[in-house]
Amino acid sequence: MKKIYLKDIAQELNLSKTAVSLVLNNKGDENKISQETQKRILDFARTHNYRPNQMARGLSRGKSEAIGLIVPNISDAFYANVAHHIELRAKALGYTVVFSSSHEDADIEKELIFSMLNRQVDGLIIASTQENGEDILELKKAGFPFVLFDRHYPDIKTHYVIVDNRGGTKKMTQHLLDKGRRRIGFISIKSGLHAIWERRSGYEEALIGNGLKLHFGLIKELDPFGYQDEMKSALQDMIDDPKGLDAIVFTTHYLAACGLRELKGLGVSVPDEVAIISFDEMGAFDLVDPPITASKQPVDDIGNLTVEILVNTMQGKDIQMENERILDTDLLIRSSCGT
Amino acid sequence: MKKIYLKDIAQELNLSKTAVSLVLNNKGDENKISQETQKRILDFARTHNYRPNQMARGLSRGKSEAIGLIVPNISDAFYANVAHHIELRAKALGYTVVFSSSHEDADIEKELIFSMLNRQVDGLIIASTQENGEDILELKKAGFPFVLFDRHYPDIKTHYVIVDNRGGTKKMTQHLLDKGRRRIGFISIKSGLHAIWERRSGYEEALIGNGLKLHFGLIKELDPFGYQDEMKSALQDMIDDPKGLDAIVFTTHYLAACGLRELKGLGVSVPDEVAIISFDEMGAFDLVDPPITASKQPVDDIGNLTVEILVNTMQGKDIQMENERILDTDLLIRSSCGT
DNA sequence: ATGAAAAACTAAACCGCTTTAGTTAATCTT
DNA sequence: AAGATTAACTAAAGCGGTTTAGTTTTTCAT
Repeated sequence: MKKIYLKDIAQELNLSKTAVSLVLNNKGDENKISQETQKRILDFARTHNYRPNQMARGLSRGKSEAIGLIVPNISDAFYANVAHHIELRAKALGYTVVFSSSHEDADIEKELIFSMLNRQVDGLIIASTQENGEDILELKKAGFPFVLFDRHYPDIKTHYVIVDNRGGTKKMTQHLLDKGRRRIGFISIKSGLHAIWERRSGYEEALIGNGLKLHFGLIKELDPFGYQDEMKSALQDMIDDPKGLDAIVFTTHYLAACGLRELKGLGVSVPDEVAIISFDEMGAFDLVDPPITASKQPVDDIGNLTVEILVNTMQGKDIQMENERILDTDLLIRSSCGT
Repeated sequence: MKKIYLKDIAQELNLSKTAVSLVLNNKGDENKISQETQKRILDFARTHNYRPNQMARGLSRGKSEAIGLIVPNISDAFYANVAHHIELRAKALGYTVVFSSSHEDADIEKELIFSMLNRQVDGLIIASTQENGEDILELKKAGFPFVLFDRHYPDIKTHYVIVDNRGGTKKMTQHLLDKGRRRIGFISIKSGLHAIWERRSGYEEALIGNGLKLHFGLIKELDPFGYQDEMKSALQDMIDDPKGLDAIVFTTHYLAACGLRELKGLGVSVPDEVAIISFDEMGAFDLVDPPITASKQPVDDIGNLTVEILVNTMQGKDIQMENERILDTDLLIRSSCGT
């Protein structure tokens, strides 16, 4: 089965490439190609399994029907799940997804953005390292369609879809307070991410709102890449605090998992001695001992909305207003905070 | 910052597009472009941030420096992890990855394969639905570079990277036997996948090898999409078995998670009453109550090897021999099988 | 019967880059 | 000093589509 080109169809049917191209792009009617000819072309293309070369198509039309997805790490369950929904929605709208991971490195992210532009993606979806303001700004200035998710630049007006990080964490902290916990620690990662900062704000607001004081000995920010090594001593530190510790808010699912692992290692009983709660969750958090109470992010909505906003923008329906969506998280109460 | 093209560079420097193109593709020396001219071109390109249009490049060279990845579902932790390693390795070798999920649907897979070919990917990595022999065969006949992983077609000679499903499951079953369990059930999914079939073989071989008889009441194959609904009654059935049940082999991580969830719901104590063991694992299996003993697949090796074989093939180094790799799984012993 | 409009196409330019087959001027050879 | 080499480029033809600006033929209104 030889590869067949537009030219071949034209030759075979004694028509011009133009006619064939128009018909195959559903522009036959508006260009007054006779029904009969249209049928001949369509039939021939179908039976011969014609598939246009997307590179040629992309080159001449200046678009590719592809959208680029840049995430910090595709093996992170959260991003993998969002990616899945992005893919589904994109496909439904006729787009292919090209993805790459930035590994939280702004330089790589920059490279990826441009490499995707060179591949003529029609739009970009980025969960940014958030250290890349210039490039984002440049995309914006160039009028290139893109949507941020999970992380956004507070001082750049763009389309974005995020969750209510502050509110979610506040709710989590409040939940612990409602359970009677008072010495509530906070374990996060060291990072300039606005989302992470907001989570901390939510925690602080909840404490202060309840008339408690912040105790910096109970607030730990670990290295994003070395958190596994730092977790144990961070926990030890908190446990050893003279005024005690009876709960911990973890700002990510992997921190919660790692933290629980180490707490077990230290012989701390959860939730009897220390309650834990996690921002975002993992597949098996309901099976863990104890099942971990967590704020779940609506990955499906995030994925769908992101694609929808992007496609609207690409089609010129959404350019003027910046579409800023802040979705709610859902607190799944399990038993890691006591009963 | 206006977009700059090859033509612009040529014009600006009073050179031909040819010269510029050659130099930028590192073919300056072999084409005797003077060092001085080369430097001028390189400098100009650098300072003006020239980035070639990959579509034009791809069109004229007939290749894209991209490899396509087709997996059943990118939100499955296993595929997401392999994808991550594929991406890393591919990037190191200068390739971009385009991915899509087939959702276990052979028709979608077929579509994806061709859509990727039309996008001029230079090679394909596929975790196939395995119901798509014709297309795979066609790719093979066409001499198009591709590598299968996770699932392969036993009767088609191709490059592939899989794990020792039979051996892994045999080891798992043997582990249960060593722990003194005798009434060992088996919960899998209903599917034509060779890998799944092999896992069953491994289970059966282990039992038979130990002089036990298979008991079909303890072998359940659930619907791949409806397993969550069927799990409970399948388990109930096994528990009610007149001769009893003291262990279960689950053939995937999600079955194990779901199974444990339901066992807890049924009030069955694990591992005291029923031990469980899982083929492949999830992030938090070590934290689960009880921590789940599982056969871990070497996702990093799978990803790396797949890319390496593919790239070798694309570069014509590996065509004649079919590269068939069967990797070992690693049994992570935790406490779900008792002590 | 005739000019205008409509119907049914087509030729050729173009997208931006690569690559083949030259060309021109300077340098060697003998 | 004339022909052969070599160094240093360049013109133009692709790659496989899309699209603009026509062209030819038929139909219609008057």
